[in-house]
Amino acid sequence: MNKRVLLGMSGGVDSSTSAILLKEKGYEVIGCTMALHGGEKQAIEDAKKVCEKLGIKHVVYDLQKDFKCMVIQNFIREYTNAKTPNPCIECNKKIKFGKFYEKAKELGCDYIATGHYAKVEYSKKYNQYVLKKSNEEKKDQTYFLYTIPKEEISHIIFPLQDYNSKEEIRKVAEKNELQVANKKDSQEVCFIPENDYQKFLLANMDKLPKKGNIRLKSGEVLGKHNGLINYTIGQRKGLGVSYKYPLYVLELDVKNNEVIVGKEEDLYSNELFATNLNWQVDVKNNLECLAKIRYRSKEAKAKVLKKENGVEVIFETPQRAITKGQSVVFYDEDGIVLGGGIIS
RNA sequence: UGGGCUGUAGCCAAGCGGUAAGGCACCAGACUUUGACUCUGGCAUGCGCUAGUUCGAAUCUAGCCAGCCCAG
Repeated sequence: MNKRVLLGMSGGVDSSTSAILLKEKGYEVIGCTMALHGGEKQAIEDAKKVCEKLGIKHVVYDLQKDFKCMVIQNFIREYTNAKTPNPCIECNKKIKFGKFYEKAKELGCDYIATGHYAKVEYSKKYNQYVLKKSNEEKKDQTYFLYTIPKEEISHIIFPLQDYNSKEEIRKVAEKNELQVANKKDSQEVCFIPENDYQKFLLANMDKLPKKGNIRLKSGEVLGKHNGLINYTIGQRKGLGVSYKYPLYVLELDVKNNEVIVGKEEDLYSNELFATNLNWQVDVKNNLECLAKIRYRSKEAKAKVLKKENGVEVIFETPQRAITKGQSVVFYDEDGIVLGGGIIS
């Protein structure tokens, strides 16, 4: 009997093409669109059409409650604590590779699949299945996937993993006459309307953020801020204060409700502490690896020292704007994901 | 009141007789499955006001206005 796969379908090019590829390989595919924030009408419709065309089953999985309490509330809580969360990390952890995986087991599936740009491989080096960076380096999404439990990896298929570029994938979609072939890439936080996260936070927070000072390290007050939630480390735009040189947010002082700003060069630091760790392979203490501190930044050589409630990461060269709430992800020299955690 | 200094975009600021640098802020795009960062483009027919000198004035001259400082 064919192996059964539950494929997460967003109605976009990537997941739709994944459906084709899985089917071609002979899997029994069930397409599944998750309802997360209530704005998926189009997504469901598009995914359904693709499934009809391919002759595979499609289901809608309503996870709105879970999404709200696991992802959105976490997002709000983090901002309230002057952190800068990455909701996609949380969503992948709790929803896409959490709830969704459970659903797959419930439906008797052997695997789950998604349209992520990442690879699953059996590694001889580690004697286990591992996550590895995509050939399409620009689109690689392994950064978002470090929270996947080690045991789950062998049950995951990323059908796009053999392709080298998004263009190739679009071509496959075109060849199969999928309507979504030229759909625009998705971006920004899915559950926030108009991409205005400040507005979203204001509408969803219990208490209003308090105004406070914007000041230089030296103490000189330059202006007022409208609440710490509107700022993040390394931010330059929207400060509303002018100075001789560009000012960047260096620190959010929760205790005094102040935004500390300064020169760009003061953003660099070569160490951080991370908690909420997940390791996808067993690593030794005092690990030397490549660490990535945000989705769009290059990984950098670092040493990872295990501590009681987290890890200390020391970089060979200083990193710019290390931000609490973002994740640090560790890779080996082959691009295999070792693990990661949240910067605290 | 006398003496001195200053007045260039929302802010800071260059220019010192040849036709308004730059930075900050702001706006618009690009990039982007987070927030940022970054990149590209836009942003003073006008230099406190009014006269004058000059082929030509933000630049020189005079008067006025405003602000700051020192003296009384």
